[in-house]
Amino acid sequence: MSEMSKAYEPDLVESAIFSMWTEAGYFGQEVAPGTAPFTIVIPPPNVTGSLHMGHALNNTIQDVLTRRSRMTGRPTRWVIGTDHAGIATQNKVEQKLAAEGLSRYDVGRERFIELCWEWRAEHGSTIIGQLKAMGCSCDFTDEHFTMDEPYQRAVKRVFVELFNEGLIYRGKRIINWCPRCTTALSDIEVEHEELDGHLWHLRYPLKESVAGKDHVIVATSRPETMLGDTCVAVHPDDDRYRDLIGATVVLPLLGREIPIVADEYVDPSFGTGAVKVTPAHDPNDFEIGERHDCAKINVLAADATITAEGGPYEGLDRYEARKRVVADLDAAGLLVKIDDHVHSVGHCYRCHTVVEPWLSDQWFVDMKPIAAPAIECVRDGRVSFHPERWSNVYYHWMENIRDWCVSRQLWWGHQIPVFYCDSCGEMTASETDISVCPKCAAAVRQDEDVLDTWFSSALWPFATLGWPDETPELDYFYPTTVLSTARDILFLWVARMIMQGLKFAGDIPFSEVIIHPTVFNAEGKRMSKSLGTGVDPLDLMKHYGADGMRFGLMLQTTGSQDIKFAEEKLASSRNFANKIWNASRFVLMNIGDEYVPGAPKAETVADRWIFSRLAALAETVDLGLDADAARAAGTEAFQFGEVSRALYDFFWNEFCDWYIELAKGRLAAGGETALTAQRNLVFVLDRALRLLHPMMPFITEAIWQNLPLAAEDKADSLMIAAWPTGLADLRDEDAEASMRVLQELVTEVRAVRARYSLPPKVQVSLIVKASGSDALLAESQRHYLHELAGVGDLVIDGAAAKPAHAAIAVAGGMELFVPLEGLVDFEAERERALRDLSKAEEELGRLTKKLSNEGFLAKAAPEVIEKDRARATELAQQVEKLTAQITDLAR
RNA sequence: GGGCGAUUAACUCAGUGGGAGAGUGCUUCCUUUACACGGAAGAGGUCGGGGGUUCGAAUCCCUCAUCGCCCA
Repeated sequence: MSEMSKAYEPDLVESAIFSMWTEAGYFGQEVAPGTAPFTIVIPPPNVTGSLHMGHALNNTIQDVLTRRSRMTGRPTRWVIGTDHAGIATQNKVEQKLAAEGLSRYDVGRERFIELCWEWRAEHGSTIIGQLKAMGCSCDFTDEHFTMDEPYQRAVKRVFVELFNEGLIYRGKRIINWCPRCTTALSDIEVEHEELDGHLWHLRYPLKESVAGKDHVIVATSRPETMLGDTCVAVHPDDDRYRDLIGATVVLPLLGREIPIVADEYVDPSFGTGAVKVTPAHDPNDFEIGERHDCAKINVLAADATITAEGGPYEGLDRYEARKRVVADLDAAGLLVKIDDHVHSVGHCYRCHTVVEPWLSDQWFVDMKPIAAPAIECVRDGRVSFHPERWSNVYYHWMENIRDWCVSRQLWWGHQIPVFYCDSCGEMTASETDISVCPKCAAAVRQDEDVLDTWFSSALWPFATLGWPDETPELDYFYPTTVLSTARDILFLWVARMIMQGLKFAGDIPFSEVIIHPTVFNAEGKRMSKSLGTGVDPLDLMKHYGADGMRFGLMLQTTGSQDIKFAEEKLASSRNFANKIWNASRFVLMNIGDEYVPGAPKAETVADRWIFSRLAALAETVDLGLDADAARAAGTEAFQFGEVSRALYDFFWNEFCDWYIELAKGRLAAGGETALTAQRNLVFVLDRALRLLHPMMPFITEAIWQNLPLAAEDKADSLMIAAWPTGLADLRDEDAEASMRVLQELVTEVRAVRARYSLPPKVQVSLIVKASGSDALLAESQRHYLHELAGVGDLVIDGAAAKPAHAAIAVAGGMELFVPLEGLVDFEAERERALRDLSKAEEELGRLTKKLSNEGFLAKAAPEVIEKDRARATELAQQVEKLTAQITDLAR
């Protein structure tokens, strides 16, 4: 494999490898009875969308889990598809029409829906292609869409069953209205934002004076709504207004006579303590209006202009109307004052237009009965959130759940399957389209609204598996295993999937819910394509490779709820990929054509050490990626940051920095020695590539294809090769301890070399003053010191004396002398030794104090005390030796 | 108003009861046939403030401050 390029070039390998996987058909998964499957359904990306950083992170997480599971041999399926995204898609098509000077009304509903399908056919697979570029191993052979015909049947079935059970109802309520999208929104589709506004104090004259008062002053943040006022409310216990209750106010500008009512809702400390009540334009006012039987006058049209109810203001936009109303009140002397006021304003989550609370006929789902079992399945542990704290957020929302407005005034979506008979007034919900009334046989018309997109995507975990049909896929793959998503759709989606899954598929939709961190930009602000504050994952992949981007994201995925995106992590991941590439290149270059694959053999301390470290790595990776393993061990599951760091540290700091360096001499020795070294290198590299594969699928596959493996380790592709197991027996504490001593010895000698700027080729002599086990250990590492620290002559002697001109160091309990005739700067050596001495003395002092503390000795764990004693003994030796050396240098 | 999260090296972050860590950046040296997307050696931190629990606190508890998110 000497033809491997000197640096890893992702673009040369990624697409070829992805094609290879696709052609081999590794992504699909058939029903395999008898074995428990691992299933993930992708949170369906919006069909109008393109990949953003949230997707990149979330889909890396899902792919890591999917790939690992597949390698363990478990039947694994990652279900893929997109969401029809009612508002977003409709917006896209309307924009296209607008470019031709048309509106949807010009083309009509039927044609408009055709155009939506055309748009989807043309643009709807953008994000699927981007997932492929990332290396996602979804089952692309089985793509779903929330408007597919079978999916439509599922949606109708759910609606009709809920309707027939009385859990769906139609009513005139205050809902959130987006005047730009001209549709209702549910409560959680509204984003609240604190904005600087004003509080206008308005004088409302009384029809007749009461107790010497001829007016009441109300305070409002939305003066234009006064056109729809139908009463004024005060608190019943408010002494300021008690005598006005029951009086009549003449509404300014319109002259309507409205009553003053007493209502507990009013907060006497806010504003003037008297509030204008507009039942058609505020949910709280609606409640007050209901209690006092006030009229509900709708002064806003669907496009947020004033209706005929607004008299002279008819046709004005809501903000223009505000200006005019305020100006007219001022002119009439009825504007008392204007205070600054910060208030919370709702915005449409799709287009960010300010929404209007608006009275209209809508469909609602009665959530409380459905919510109860969904709360229970989290309480009893059938569904777990990761991190666990999100379950509290879930409980809080579910326990205070409100009815869900599911009708949308759109054309693109699942049209509500309710049919009205204008003849007898019957309302029929039907899964199949009907044209005549089942009661009176007159013609019926279907409700014109469509359902909230989230209503249909809540069915995703079972509708994608064939529900309502009883398919083998549904039986086998449901409930799914893991759902990974961002926290902002916990309510929009996760909670509703749990509710619908329990109600209609008869079981939880998934057992593990991963709420991953939100990716913010480097300034900690939300990324936004429109504001240009986003980072494009496709650009990142160009710079760092798909693996570099994936690994860089995994490094940043910790338990924290936010990620301030650090591009440096991607750069270091790209470098890591290059390191993997070159280490592998080294291994492959050092394997001759005559190499015979064979079992690894722990021949040296280094072998035992790297095998032990590999075993430790495998354990960390398993605990971090396998929820069942983590649960059994009592550790937190889904530790992507920890797993990626462990992989990085093992491969770079242990395998490359030490093991490969230590192997070089053995490779050069030839014969059996070299063969064993080769087999061990191949073994460790192979297992490391397997462990790395879920996070870095492309580079690991590219290298692994070239590894000369024994038959039992071979496979057509790394993505279906066996996940490493049974490594735990390779743990070896003795080897790890020996290696630590070696590393310290080498580091100390290198430090001497650095201090005197000795060129790499110049060998140094080393005298190690050590006896007993220390001496044996040093002796056994003779050739390592030669290879790693450039040590030529090595003397190990318990009675060695320091030569006159020597650099000095202390490693563990050993004293080191490096004779450097004519080179040694005695003063520099002394200064350094003094520095080391003061550090050692300081630490020793702290330990001595600790070890003479009665409380510590009585209460601390024995192994902690033992460890501290051992450390104190070592430090005492160091202090002694450094002191002697300093004295010596002073002579 | 209620809840959650964050505050550790210049920057981005790990570490969640017993010797303060990583990546990037910085300093010095090195182009030695795996890798300069590299190697070696270094410098750099009263772990946001205060109080408490404990033999022992970055870690647990209380409190304050600052920032962010969610809910009302």
